Amino acid sequence: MHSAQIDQVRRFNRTVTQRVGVLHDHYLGRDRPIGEARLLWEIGGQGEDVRRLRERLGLDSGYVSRLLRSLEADGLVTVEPHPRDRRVRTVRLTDAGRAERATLDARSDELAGSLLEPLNEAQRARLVAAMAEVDRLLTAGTVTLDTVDPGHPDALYCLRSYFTELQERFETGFDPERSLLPDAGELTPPRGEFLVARLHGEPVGCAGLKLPPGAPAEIKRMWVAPRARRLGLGRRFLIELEARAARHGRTLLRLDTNKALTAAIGLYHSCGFQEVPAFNDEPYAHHWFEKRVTAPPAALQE
Amino acid sequence: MHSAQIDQVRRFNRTVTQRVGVLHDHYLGRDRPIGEARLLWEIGGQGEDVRRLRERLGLDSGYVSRLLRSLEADGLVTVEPHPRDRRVRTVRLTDAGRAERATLDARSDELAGSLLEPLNEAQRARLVAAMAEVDRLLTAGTVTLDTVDPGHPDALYCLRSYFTELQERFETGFDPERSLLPDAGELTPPRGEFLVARLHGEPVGCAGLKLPPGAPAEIKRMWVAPRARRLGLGRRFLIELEARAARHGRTLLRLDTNKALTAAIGLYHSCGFQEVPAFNDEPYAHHWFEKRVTAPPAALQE
DNA sequence: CGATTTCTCTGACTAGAGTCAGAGAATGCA
DNA sequence: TGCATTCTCTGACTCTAGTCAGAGAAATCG
Repeated sequence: MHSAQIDQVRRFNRTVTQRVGVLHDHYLGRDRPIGEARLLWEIGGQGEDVRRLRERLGLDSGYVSRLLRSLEADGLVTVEPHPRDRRVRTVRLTDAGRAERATLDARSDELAGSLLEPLNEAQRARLVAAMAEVDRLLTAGTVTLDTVDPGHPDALYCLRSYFTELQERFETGFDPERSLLPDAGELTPPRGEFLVARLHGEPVGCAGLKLPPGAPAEIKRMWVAPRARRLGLGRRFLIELEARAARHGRTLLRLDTNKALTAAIGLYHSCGFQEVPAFNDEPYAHHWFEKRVTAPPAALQE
Repeated sequence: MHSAQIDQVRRFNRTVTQRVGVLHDHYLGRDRPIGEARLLWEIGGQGEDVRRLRERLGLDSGYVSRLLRSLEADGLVTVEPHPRDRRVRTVRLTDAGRAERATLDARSDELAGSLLEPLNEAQRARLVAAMAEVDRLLTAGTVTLDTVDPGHPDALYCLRSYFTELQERFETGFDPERSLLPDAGELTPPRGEFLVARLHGEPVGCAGLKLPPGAPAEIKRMWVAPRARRLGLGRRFLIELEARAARHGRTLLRLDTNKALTAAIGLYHSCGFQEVPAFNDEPYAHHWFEKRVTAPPAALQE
């Protein structure tokens, strides 16, 4: 990390927090404390359980309760017990609450507009593009890769999404029964590993590593949620799995894929995988890849 | 302004304020309230008058006084009367204060580093580049163009800087006496106009428009401070002056320039100026430009 | 069925970040 | 010289944004 990079990041932080901060106070902190405004926003159109609000905003239960009393006193929300579990209480916006939320929304738009407003067309386009890039990369930096059991709810969510997507994208559809998929035991230590990527705690991708004794390691079930694409997550999975395979003493890593998954095929090429003849008879595979892996020298691990 | 742009800006605001905000609290709000930290930072290595601190941070005088008492009690600053005006008090960092400021500085670096840390080399480079672009364009959006009298201190500052720069950049040096410079009266209404660009209230550029009766309008003394370059300010000056010339009923706008000012020459070309034969005998000019101007249709003025 | 846990709420506090209204000293201006 | 102004400081407040320690109701577990 160069100090010129650090300096630029600091300049960015200063400019953005100043500019956005001032406007934020001006547009959004107008007639309601921002704690209340945030809560009002999070309740959403459908209503929400108090405990989930607390969780999402990371606030103390007493504090949330007090904020809700205040919103209730202003006639913006109603709080009633949850029908199935009467300990839990559900918050719902009243019509007045919905109107208030709509003005908050409009103010957010105004705030955004006021950043673009002084610029000409070309500058606006460049600013928005650069913001998208910053947004993407900062988000990418918060995605965590965790080893989990393939039976974990987050893993199951990813696998189900993965299968659904394969069914939609494969010309022939996809039937898990017909595929040479590993059973769960093959993706838990010592026979393998399973990784889940999470963004703000929500699962947004998975990848499995098979470590069959006496055979090359193999990547299975790699998937990235649509909303987490373009964050370099596929590449991160591959690098992580390569390192793990190497740590288990494997020198060859393999995978197979379907011709419909063009982005994945591009990724494999760009990550140094070589296309090779079929090494299995997976019915849904059209391409087979392999890569020699070695434990990276310590200096590059960082 | 498209709603897709607005949405992207809002997403950016959310991501950045969250990510940077959390880290900000973690790194900088550690052992000192951020009000004190900001003040400590603004005092700087040289010491500073209380009134200027107040001005720069936009704080209440009572509040600043209390913050200073607190910093003083911690042995971080000393406050003593200004030698020439004993109403004013000057704050100076003690050695302990300087040390504290250095740790704040280090923490800012850490904060910046922690944004880059989870990314790989290529991603870091892209993030930093995108941040620089956002920084530049947000800054550009806060630059104001104001009509001022050429005798105003900000105007004089710009003109002096302009002449100094010409002296350095012209092969032959530059002597204002030899040049066909307009006198100040030619740049005040009704014979002309003079604009100063300001960033956070500080002058960062100027441009003059001569409106000689019965002759084409002419641009003179256009200058942008080094720290405000690459913000599209030159183009903004030209557009603004074109509009003003048109509003005064002129249809032709002229200017001359020196061959050393290559960036300016590029700008004139790209803004639609055509190079023409010399229309004056300004000794320092090598290129002469003109452009037909018309009042822009209302739809484009926005 | 009783003990434990979960969920929400209330009351009592705290710290930070300011605001506002003078008071007192020094300086500037007519 | 005297009056107004400038500058800083103090005291007395306010509002946000929390935290912490229970209490009471409902649900769950063994």
